[in-house]
Amino acid sequence: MDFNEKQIQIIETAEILFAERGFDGTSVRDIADEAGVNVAMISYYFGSKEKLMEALFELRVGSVKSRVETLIKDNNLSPLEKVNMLIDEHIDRIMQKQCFHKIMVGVQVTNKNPAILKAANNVKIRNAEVVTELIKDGQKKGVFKKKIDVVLMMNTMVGTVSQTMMSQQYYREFNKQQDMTDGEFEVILKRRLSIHIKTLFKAILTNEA
Amino acid sequence: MDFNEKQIQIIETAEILFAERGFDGTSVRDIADEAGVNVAMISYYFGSKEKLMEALFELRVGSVKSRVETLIKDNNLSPLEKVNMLIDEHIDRIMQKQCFHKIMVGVQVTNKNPAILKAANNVKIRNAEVVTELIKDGQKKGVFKKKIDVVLMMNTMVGTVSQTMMSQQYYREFNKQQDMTDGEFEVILKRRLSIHIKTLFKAILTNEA
DNA sequence: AAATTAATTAAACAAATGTTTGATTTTATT
DNA sequence: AATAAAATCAAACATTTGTTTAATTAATTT
Repeated sequence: MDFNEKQIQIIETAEILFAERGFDGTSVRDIADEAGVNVAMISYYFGSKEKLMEALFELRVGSVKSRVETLIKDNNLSPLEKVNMLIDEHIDRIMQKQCFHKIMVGVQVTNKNPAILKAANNVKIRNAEVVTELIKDGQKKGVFKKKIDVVLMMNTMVGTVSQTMMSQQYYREFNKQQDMTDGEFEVILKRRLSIHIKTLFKAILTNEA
Repeated sequence: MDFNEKQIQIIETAEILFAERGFDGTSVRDIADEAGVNVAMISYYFGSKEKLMEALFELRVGSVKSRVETLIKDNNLSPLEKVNMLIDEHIDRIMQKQCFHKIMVGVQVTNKNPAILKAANNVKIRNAEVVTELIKDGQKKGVFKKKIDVVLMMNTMVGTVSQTMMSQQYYREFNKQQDMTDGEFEVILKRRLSIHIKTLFKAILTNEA
């Protein structure tokens, strides 16, 4: 399914509102008003509010054939380099689509719609498989430790990024960086996050200090 | 404010429903039915649904004078031992109050009620101050590194635990531990989480491998 | 240009929402 | 035992909810 301009306009307004008010906290009239269309257009184009949410997921994760899966096969890169790229890839994706990520968190907590829950889980499972493969390769080459809990490791990456994104306002205050522009701060934040998580992963994966 | 039996009964039912359906996804009738009381009792006791939520927060974080703050002052413990206790304390608290934690996550995402948001933030700020103090002490004693990003470190702890709790079902499947009882699995999970995060913190804080 | 399809609209719909009312029962106090 | 206060209830309240209808306008096709 591909969406026309008006549909995308509606989906993207819904994305913003769902992110900051939650699915149940957002009425179809809120969305229609904000998008500048008639309320009936939502039923007309998507069938229901629930299906609008599904359309949002289709738009955001449907096409993602994950750049990660391709870069994994690059033989010029060492396992550790690949892991590091994975980390940066993840940070970029979350920071670029913050609204959608918030919605994903909401879905994970209050799991109502099974179709959406499945879509969210699929991404996770596919990701875990790719990473497991990557880890095994590193172990075979002798650069990674033998005993590694892949899920906990991934939880640390996902959890740290999520937690940091969700409370970046607080991070900014704590480090007294109010004077920066939003763009400047985001660059700094992403770099620090990247270094931080790479350090953690090195500790998990390798034997060096 | 202290609550009578019936009030606590209502609050705890609300906690469960808010956790699994979200605040806006739960109606006062849902709560009343589940708690076995008349709908009017919620307005009667709490004034409104919103204030019921505030009462829940009062019950759950109002009294917490945080065992952490006291253990910090114990001079028989090394800084690293204290950090490790902090980690276990956190894991225990989240795993014991999973429902409330889910609600906290929801509040953090869709920040509507300012009173509740403030309550949630206060816990975080107080925690960060205590930890910063603890880190400084370790640095003074020469056991911790000089440059440490306390906020990112805390985000890793909070984020990893949160992510792991939220997807423990998935963790269980991935590691093929369906045969265990819930209790057994939780013990294992907590122990692994503890070891995992302590390893990470050691890497962040100290210079050893 | 006529006919057909698509897009848009205001209004209406029933169901669900949070809250209040006013009466009744239960409990506590005098 | 009489009185006052607290607790409980079914019913009603006004909004808000997601969705549909039926009519009108715009765009496309024949």
